[in-house]
Amino acid sequence: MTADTKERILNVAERLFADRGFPATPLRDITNEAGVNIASVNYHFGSKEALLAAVLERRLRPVNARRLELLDAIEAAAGNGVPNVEDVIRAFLAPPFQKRQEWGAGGDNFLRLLGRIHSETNEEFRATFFQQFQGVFRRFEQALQRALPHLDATDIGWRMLFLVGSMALTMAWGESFASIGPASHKDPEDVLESLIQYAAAGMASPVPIGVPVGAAQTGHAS
Amino acid sequence: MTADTKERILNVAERLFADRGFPATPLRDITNEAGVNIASVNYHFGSKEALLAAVLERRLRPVNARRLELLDAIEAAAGNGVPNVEDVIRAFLAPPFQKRQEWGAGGDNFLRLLGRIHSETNEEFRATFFQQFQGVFRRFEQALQRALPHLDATDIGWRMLFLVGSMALTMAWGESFASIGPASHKDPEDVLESLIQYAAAGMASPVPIGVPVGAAQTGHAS
DNA sequence: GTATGATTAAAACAAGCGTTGGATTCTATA
DNA sequence: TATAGAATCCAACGCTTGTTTTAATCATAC
Repeated sequence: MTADTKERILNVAERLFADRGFPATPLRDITNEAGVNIASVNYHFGSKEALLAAVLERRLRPVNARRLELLDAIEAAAGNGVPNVEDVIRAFLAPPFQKRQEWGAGGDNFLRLLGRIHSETNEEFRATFFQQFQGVFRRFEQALQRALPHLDATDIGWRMLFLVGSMALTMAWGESFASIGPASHKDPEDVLESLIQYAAAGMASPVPIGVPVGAAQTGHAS
Repeated sequence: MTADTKERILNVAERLFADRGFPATPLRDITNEAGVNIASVNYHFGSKEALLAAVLERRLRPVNARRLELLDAIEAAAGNGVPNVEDVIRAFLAPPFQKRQEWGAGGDNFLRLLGRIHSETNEEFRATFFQQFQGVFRRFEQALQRALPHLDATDIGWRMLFLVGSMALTMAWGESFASIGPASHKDPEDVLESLIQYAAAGMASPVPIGVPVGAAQTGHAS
């Protein structure tokens, strides 16, 4: 019935979009695997694009809600004081990885998909995705500005971009990187801790002072 | 003539692949814009896939060569000592951004494309791309192991993944992030310095000790 | 000028693709 | 039970796509 049909489409779409990318995943592959008719996609979702948006939204909404919930708690605890950098970063990075545990196989698919989407340079995609993301990004930017008052807003913004990059690639590749061999094996919870530690250290690092002489020479030698 | 035809195809492909992604870029768009015939792609490159490989290789080869050159110099200077973490990271991160200056508009396109490709989860893509990349990755992994002898290889590997994530998203989004407004404007050289600083701090940060109690509680509450 | 191979062009193939319109079936309600 | 709306199905549309085949043109050497 209806709820089942939609759910099946969403689940299969999530996996195939994650594995192959949106443009390279024909709707017929999705519907064949979900055991539904091709016309169901347009009936229930309106278009292939809208299906992608629905796939993303059903997971991003609780993830972002959780992020904001955690951030609210941190800010409430800090009162007029300075929120802890690592706590803020944890509030941002932890929810997708923790929700993934909750969601089972779908969670893995979602992480891979979300990791890919972050690097999407196509304007249309970006507009859709960014819309769901930018409010949260701003909130965390502001919290980090409070946590790191010596950094200017530009530096915070860029460092958040770097942080999001780490998160995205870990989402996209983390599962397969971990399965290369024993040398790269690491429990998901440990991976998350490493990521948080790494990002917090980078975020809190001193601001570079100008362009070092070494780098200038390298540039000129090219 | 031949060299001109190939060059034009490569340049247009680079840009369109960067803007829209490989699967979403029809060959006819490339050839129309390059002013050549559709059959030229198969004649000169063999297939669409091979065109992508050629687009990537012509830029990655000098980038990776430069990386290894810089790393060799750092290791030679260090002799039996410990190479400097930031220097090693700079040797890895700087070449694509510096080559981009050299290459003009094509360099920007290439960065965007390379940034996207890093998040590609499709197995076929990854195999092709990874082949061109993994030797370099290994070399830098080893250099960082020397630079940070207290870290085990697994941690180094994961931190490199985080570092590559930051680099990739900066490549993919850096140009447009910088142009959002005055609040995010930053000279490309300063962005690179910030990225290096951020990554070096994260790379050299202490290893997290187990799973903190706070995170465990958060996980259970979900 | 001629022959040969390289390169480009034109036309087509075979398949795929998202969407659509109308028909049919299903479901809930009075 | 009848009805109306929801949901699914089927067939097709109109187009796009990477690749292929053959012909035409170009470039070079003799």
